Amino acid sequence: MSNEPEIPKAYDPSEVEDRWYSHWEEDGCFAGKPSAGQPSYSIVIPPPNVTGVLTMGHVLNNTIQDILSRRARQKGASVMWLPGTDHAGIATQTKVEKSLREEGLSRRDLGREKFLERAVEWRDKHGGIILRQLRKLGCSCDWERNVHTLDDDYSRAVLSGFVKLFERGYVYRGKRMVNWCPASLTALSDEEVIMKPQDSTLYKIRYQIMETPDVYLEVSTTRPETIMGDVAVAIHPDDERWSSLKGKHVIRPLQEAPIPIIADDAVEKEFGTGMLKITPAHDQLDFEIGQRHDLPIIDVLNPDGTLNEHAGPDFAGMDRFAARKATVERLRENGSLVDEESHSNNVGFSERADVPIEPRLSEQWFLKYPRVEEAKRAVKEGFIRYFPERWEKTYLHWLENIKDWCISRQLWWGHRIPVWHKRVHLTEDNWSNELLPWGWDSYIEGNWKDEHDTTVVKIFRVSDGCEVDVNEDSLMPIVKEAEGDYDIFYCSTLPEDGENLEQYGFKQDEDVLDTWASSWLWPFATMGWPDEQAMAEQNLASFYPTSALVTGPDIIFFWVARMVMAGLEFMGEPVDKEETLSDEEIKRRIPFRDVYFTGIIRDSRGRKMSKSLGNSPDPLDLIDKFGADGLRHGIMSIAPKGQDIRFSEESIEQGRNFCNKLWNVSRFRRMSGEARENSSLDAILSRLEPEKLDAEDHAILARLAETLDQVERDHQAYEFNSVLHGIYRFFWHDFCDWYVEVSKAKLRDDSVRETCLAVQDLCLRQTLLLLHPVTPFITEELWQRLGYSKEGSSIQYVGPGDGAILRQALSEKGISIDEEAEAEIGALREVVTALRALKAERGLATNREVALHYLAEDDKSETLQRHMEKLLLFVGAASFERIAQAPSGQPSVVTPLGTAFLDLASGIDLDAERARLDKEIANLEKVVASTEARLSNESFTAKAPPEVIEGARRQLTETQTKLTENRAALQALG
RNA sequence: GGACGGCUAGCUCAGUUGGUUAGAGCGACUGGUUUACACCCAGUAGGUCACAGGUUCGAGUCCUGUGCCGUCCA
Repeated sequence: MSNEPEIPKAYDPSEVEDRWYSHWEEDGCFAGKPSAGQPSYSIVIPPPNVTGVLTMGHVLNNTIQDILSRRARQKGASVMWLPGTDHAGIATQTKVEKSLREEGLSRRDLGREKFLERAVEWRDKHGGIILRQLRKLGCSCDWERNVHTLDDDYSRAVLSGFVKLFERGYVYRGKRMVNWCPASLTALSDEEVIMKPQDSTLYKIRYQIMETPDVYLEVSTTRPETIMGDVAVAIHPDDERWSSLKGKHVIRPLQEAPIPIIADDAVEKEFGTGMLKITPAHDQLDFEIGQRHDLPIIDVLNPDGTLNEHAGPDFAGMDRFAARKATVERLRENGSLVDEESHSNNVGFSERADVPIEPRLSEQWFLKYPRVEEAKRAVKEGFIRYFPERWEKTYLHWLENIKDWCISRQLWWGHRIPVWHKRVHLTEDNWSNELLPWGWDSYIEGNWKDEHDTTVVKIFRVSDGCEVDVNEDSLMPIVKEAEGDYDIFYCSTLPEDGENLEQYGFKQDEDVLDTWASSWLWPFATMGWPDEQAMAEQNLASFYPTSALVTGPDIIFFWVARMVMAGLEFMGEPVDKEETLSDEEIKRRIPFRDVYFTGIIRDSRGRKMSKSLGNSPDPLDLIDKFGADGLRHGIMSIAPKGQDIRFSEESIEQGRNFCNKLWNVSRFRRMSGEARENSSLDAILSRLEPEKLDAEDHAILARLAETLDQVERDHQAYEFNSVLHGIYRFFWHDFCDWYVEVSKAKLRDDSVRETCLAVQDLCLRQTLLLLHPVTPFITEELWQRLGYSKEGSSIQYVGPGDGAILRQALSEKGISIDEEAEAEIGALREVVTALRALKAERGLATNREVALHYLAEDDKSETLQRHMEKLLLFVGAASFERIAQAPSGQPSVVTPLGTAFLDLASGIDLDAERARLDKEIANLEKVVASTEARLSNESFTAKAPPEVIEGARRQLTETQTKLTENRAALQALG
């Protein structure tokens, strides 16, 4: 391929990208296989929804993961990037139910089994699109390892995790207030509820006091539709009104009935009238107050948010919002409505369905989080590092205030909770009949555990809810002591066990687990856990803990924190709940070492991207238009660390332009001559003749070494936009704009031609290597075309190295970079710029040859003379000669290498020239004055560090020189 | 109400432990088909570093307060 001379003029990504991706995949380049002596580098993908499609957020997130993976691969690590998808319980079930509704069916019509068949069908039809899209983007995932949370192996891990937690006492079932979504008809965790400020109405309602019928109390509420569920009115015990109301009752104004007046500290004296209606079924605080005062619970809502029979015949069946209006109307009619005022309050909304949630009392499964203290410690001690660091606070704050996690969902799409239950009445006479046929005795012997499957039985006394210790020698003595009702929970990862039990009247729990309660196991359940053999086959020992996690800060609680706790609890030998893990143990168990939080991609106006706004571009369209490399480069160049990102198509366009530039300079290289021996760094360096290297060569080598270092530093710090800026500056400004231009003359000179080509080959090679993680396709294509590849091998396994490596390799060839060269060439470039400006400001075309003169000290003049040929070429001058005295009437410019004059016969706008010089002189005078003032300030010279003072002195001298020169130039204008 | 970000050129953003005359890209404007690239080249203009105090020889940078925008938690 390297001898193919023709390179097309414009880069066409569409042809290149698909070709290389299939090539890589066929070659197994992305397979994560550890090998001896090779460090491991691993990432698990934050699994997208299986039926989702690629968004700009995914593009950002996965490009970063790919950059990390590819950079590690280049450095010689054995890299494993594990892809996969989650089943997205609520979202997917909602979509399937919607499609059923179009056929006039509901899931209940179908029944659980048939519904799940439909859901699987639906998933298989619509699922996996995103995985194909990630390939388009160039992601180097190990596709052989692709995992879906409902795969058999993964499901087994999820159930196993549940059983272990159940066994260890972290899981419990309880009747609690939960967040109920009336649209999805399921409980939600606190994290799935979003508080939104609402413009509500605060209604003031009067309640008649039963004992003194002509006296009324006034109570404020935003939810009059729950009045029928009121069981008391509460007042603060310090409130002076309380003593007179003690022991009295009020008449509930709807569904009229007397209810007590109570006192409770939780009442806010200042809010509203200082009196609170207590509706334990529909408010968390009311529920707690109700518990304290032993109040009854009247639930007036159906699960779907309509009112039920307890609300009375007039309201039953009505939607909660319609009922609000209707109850207000009724209260107005019966004279109970005293006042209404607008009121702003926070209302919880369901994250998925975007409807107000209802606090609802229901029986759910809860998880006490394991290893909370160690999870904090892991981050505090830096075992897990956050980028940017500040998210640590958010993480720690959440862990400080952690509450038990409601993990059951009233859905069918997901992992069904592996618990079977039966309530039995045990007596001395029947206990052996009831229990022994199921083999509890053998359970007690401990025979029900094998390597991967655990079965746990827990028995609770119904009367007091206490757990009966079934690990005693026998159940019998316990039963003897206390005959009565017992709840038996049988928890197992073996569905066949459950099927057996069902013959004896056990019933499996109807609910499934929260999707996050499956994905929190992702970093290890994707690698064979808990099956020892599978873990060995999938190299968990090498790839866990994973190296980095890339995700959004919006799921710190949902996912990041929970993964940490799961890792700490499950990875390693079980540790008693009360015991704490050692630091060494924490380091071994954590799921990842670095967490990089991306920003949120917003549109050019700063709004979040959303389907409804129609402001989110389809990444696939962008790939068609600009290439995957262009998209990746564009998005990375505008991604500041941890800050939101304003998206604009222009930045992607720039990414494409960058690729085109790279393409074209490579094209120029091939047009300058056949590829030489390029197949290794050493081979290229061997082509350099040390004595042929001039200041230009040294300067570009110095810049290359600096750039290699800077890029390495920025990668360490996850500063990706800085990585790109560094490469851009070197490649575009130093290499293309300057060195390549300088090369054009050298290439015509046979004595230095080969050395110059070698320097170009070196610079291009390292640039391709630095860019490869960001733009993998074009760099691989050029790697091959320019002959950098050894026998067709991929660029993927070659690292760019750092400055020290380059310098070492150079020194082995007898070359040490001349550090002065960079400054010399820098000054020269300034001269060129100044002279070009001198011409351009007078409307002279770049290529129009002019006569120039200069005034300079000997050493500066020597420098100019050394570079004279290219100076004339670059500036577009016929001559640039030294003179002894400033000529009069000529426009001039002061440069680091002297003052230059433009010789023009006529047509000079003298006034404009004077104005320009006046402005410059004034500016310089200001600088001189302030520098002099600083240097004459004794406290400055006494306190400032010597190098700062030295700098100031140097600045003063330089500025004074410039000032003198400018004044002379002004004088010379006459 | 609490916490965390942000506020620097028309736009998007850099600016490291305080230390030369505050930078880049895009956009604007001017000029250019010089044998890689018009997806390009050359050049120019453009900033009271949100505001007010303070610390310091010296503040975009540190401290205090205020304002506006955003996010998270209650």
